[in-house]
Amino acid sequence: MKRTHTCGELTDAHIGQEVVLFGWVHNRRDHGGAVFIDLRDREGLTQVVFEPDIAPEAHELAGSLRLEYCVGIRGKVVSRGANVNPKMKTGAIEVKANALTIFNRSEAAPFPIEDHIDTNEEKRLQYRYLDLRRRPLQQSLMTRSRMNALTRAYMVENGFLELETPFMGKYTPGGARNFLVPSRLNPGKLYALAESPQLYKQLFMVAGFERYFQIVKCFRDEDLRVDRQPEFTQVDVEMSFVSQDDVFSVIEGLLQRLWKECLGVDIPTPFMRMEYDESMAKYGNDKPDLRFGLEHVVLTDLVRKHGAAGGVPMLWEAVEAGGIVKALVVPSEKALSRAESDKLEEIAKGMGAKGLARAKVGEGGEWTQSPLSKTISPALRADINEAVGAKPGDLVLFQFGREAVVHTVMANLRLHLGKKLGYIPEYGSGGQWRFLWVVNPPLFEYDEESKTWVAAHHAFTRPHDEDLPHLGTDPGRVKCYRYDVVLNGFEVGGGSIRLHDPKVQAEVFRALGISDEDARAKFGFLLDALKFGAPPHGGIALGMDRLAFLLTGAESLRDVIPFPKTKTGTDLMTGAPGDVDERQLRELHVRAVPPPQPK
RNA sequence: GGGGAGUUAGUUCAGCUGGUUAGAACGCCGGCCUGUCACGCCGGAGGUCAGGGGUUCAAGUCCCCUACUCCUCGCCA
Repeated sequence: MKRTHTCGELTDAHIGQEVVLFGWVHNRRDHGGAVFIDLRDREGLTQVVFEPDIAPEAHELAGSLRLEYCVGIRGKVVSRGANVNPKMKTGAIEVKANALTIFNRSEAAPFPIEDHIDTNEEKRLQYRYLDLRRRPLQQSLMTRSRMNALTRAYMVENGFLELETPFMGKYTPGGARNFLVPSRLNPGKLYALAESPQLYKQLFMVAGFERYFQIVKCFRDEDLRVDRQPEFTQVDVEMSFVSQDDVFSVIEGLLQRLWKECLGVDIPTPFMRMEYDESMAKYGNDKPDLRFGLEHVVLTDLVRKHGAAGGVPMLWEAVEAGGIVKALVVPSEKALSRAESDKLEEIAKGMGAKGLARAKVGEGGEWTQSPLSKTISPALRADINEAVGAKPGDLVLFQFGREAVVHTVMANLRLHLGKKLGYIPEYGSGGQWRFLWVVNPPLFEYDEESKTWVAAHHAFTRPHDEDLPHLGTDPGRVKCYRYDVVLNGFEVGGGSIRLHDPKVQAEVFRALGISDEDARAKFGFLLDALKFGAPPHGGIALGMDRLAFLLTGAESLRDVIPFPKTKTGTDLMTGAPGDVDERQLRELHVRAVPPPQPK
């Protein structure tokens, strides 16, 4: 038997043809007389019918078929007449079988191979090859394959070279924790798995390749999230002689192409741009979900203006201590029950908040149900009402205190409310694709622990020229050419224009408190490279897993990765990471030190 | 590293204030059935209640520890 068609393509145009299909038994309905089989391959489902008077041997054998048997059938495509199944793409026809070959029988699967199942993920990951038989996962991975092909085509069309970089490199400090690989040939030395090809791609620019891209795995040994895996795929891009706008238009063109070809959706370009500071103020993070409002309002200055006279020591003291005050409004038409609003407080506390001050706005702008309402001065209350645009019946939520905590709590409250209040449209309902660039973040962040300024992203990002004078005096003021592309609340990519001027580079290191010797020891090869006529350059990396996750509407990043790891970085199918024997460790000059046994 | 949820037939779950032999649906096995497509009907098998310890006359149920999974904060230039 030689396969002639797939299970997804037969229509009434094929009626009368003799066909051969290979696939898996997706469902069976045995009437004793007629036996119906839904045959499945990656392209779809086709109903096959075995009848005793057509092919007695095949019919007899068909009686022994069970779910997930791998089989081949030969037969004639016939119309289903009055029995058309409108739910099936191939529902107009069926194949009347005259021959059946069983390639392989199957044990009963540990969970049903159906589009929608409730089986817990642990079980599904253990039998990943069976989970991957399910149509939603097959389609996600087929879409992902298409995204890869489209990306390569687009990049090559635009003059980019696909160049490879090593996974095993030298550990460089900063950034994510690296996975380390011991070297057998170099006792006691270790490679670091690349957390990204960052330094190599800059060296490609120094080497004069001008436009580089790569669809490449990256490795980061950090705690995992629903949108984070220890190994993940980036579309890595670097360009010479470009401005930020040049990078943006290349990436916008790529994303536009992907959405058009994979979903038939036209996404408008250029994307909206938002200042980093604005994003933090209105949304509490640098990856705002713009599909709904519920924006934060910063009240810090207002509270400071009223000072102690505002009547609310909590707020005033928070501001005095260098903190901030933020509010967001739950509109009256989405009124929360007392229990729901208490639940919000629980959520806020879970994220480090001390509490969640609330105020219900009355007809005359007065506040009720609030610890703030008793002592607040009418003037401050009126100013706040005006600033947040509160209407009677609205509920105003407040956070105040340390900036980082307030932003985190408020950002998560906003997202929680967005979902809870139904502001986020379902995937497939026409959807909304709110792409934007978040631009001009600060170059440095103050690290409370070490009491020093640290690079907010990496130490090779180009500062704004007009901020250069502040490098030595007020590092927090220095903004840089760093940008993130954000979609619906997910950072799907980020990059920067790089520093190519060794003089400015030296100033940045100085501001970071990195000595010349340190810099040399850590990044010597890059610093050397920049001295040999390095071109101005910049680039970006897109998170391919996240793009596929968002584009396909998957529930989890794990659904667009064929063999994902669990939350704790284990592979439940293979058992990785696993033990190796003593001899292997000796060869690597490595000794395992087991953690202390709990008592 | 912190906080939270969960773990009972192959699967999804129920199992109340502790009380005889732990149930249901689907799946599986056997039988019947020629137009089903969530096929139908009859019968059957299937459980270390995650693991360990404790309280109790008695534990799936209460307490403690451990493991694993998920969510979340920190972390992720």
